[in-house]
Amino acid sequence: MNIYNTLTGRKEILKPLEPDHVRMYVCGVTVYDDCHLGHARSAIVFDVLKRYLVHQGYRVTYVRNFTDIDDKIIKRADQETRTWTEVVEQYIKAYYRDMDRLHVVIPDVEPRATDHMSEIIMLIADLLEKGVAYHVQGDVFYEVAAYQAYGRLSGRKEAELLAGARVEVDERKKHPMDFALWKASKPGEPSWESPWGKGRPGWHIECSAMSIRHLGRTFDIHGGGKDLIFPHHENEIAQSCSYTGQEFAQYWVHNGFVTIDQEKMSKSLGNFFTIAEIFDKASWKESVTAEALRYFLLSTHYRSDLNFSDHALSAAKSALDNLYDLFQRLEEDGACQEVDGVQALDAHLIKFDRAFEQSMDDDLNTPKTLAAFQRLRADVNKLGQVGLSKEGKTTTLERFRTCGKVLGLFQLPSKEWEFSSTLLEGSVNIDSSGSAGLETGQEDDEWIKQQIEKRYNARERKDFATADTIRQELASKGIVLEDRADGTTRWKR
RNA sequence: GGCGCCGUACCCAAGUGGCUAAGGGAGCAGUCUGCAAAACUGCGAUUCAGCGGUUCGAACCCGCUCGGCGCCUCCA
Repeated sequence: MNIYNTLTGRKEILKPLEPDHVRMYVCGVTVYDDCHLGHARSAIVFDVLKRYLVHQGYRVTYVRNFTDIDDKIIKRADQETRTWTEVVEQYIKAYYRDMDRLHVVIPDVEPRATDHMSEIIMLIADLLEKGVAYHVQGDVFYEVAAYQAYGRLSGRKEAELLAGARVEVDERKKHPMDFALWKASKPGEPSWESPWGKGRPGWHIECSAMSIRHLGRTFDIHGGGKDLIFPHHENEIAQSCSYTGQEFAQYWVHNGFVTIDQEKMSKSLGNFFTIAEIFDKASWKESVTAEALRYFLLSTHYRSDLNFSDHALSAAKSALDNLYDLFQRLEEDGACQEVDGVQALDAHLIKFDRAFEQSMDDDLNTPKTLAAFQRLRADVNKLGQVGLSKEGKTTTLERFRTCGKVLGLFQLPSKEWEFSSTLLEGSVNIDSSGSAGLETGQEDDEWIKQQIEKRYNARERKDFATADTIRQELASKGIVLEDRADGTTRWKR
């Protein structure tokens, strides 16, 4: 497959160092707060990348870290007068809850910074020994001037990197861009013993230590949000390459932001939605919300920013409604005669397979992949008008499910899908004997169910006047009824 | 100030030198339906922010202008 490499600024053919094995490291989260949609996007992008690589037949070792020691964590703990470890445990748990709801695959390794102190210290000691870092009063800084290629990822030249325009420069640094490898701790702060006194690691060094430990000195893919390109990833490259004397990651992959009103979603702007919040606010059940969110996030190419809104989410939901509607019809034995168009169907499936592969190979062009699914939906629907054999239906559904799985989509039992454009929704199944049943979520639901039963009985008697009155009455309350081929009535509002 | 990204129909969004500018949402009309809904069919950008240039040929390349955003500070 082709993948865009930030390091070279172009799409490149992915050639893992070991032919059948892809090793990738993705910067995870700092666990000091609930994660928001932006974090979800990053998680889902790399989730899909992993799934696709596996689909391609690669063995994939996927490492995603937790930053579990950091100024923000300490600050949070202070504010809430509890220990930093309590903060960490709470938000790791919350992170798992969110990832689980989003059906994000669990990485193969999820290292924590604090479990790698000996590696971190060893790495810093080596950098000091090599003379590319210096020790000042318990702090250790990496000397950017020592690394010739500094700036190659972000495309910044050293002369341009005149810091101080926006930050106060630590006087003890030799150069404003030098960054901390080790920070001396103040009394009362969490600390680890080191040759330079008690302290904690700087932010960048942990990722070098953990990626090298779990993936080796040079590995294939290093990913994260594009806000990490500078300085985080630039610094990782400098320190890692200084340490190993060899290339760090071959391919650097960065996802775009989630925006609100075209502005980056961020803690500091306060314009963010946490994942938990979105699940709470959505009127659909969790699995449906998760799928709508995923569809929405994948409907824009991963490198572009994408703007979140209720409208955008419900557009994604509507697109999925059409797909799940087809899935239901494919599962029903229903009215279709066995006319078939085996050849026509095969042609469509072959066309789809090619489109799927091509779009995914092209730098994970998921919007194009979704278009391919929609195209297949339309083609199959057309054939369905004529009639599809049982076998054809099964094959088609299979294809949606197996290829959809690569995107983490279309895995819900089709009966569990909720068809509604907004608000809440339910469905009442009335079988031929007229008995009805399904869960209620709303006090109104029981009444609606009764109306549907009354209407059903009226229709049995061919009393269409009464049936229509009931339909209209419900319609006036914004409730739409759909009589389905299998004799059930579905409603939505 | 430095570096970079983006501007495609009512909305979202592919396409980045050459067949009719994908796909989705919303909308309108028709087929189907006892009536509906769903599905299907048809309609919808002579045009890709604007202006110049390169080219036989540009939404795609170059330049300028306008507009939006991002990184340079913790950030997915």
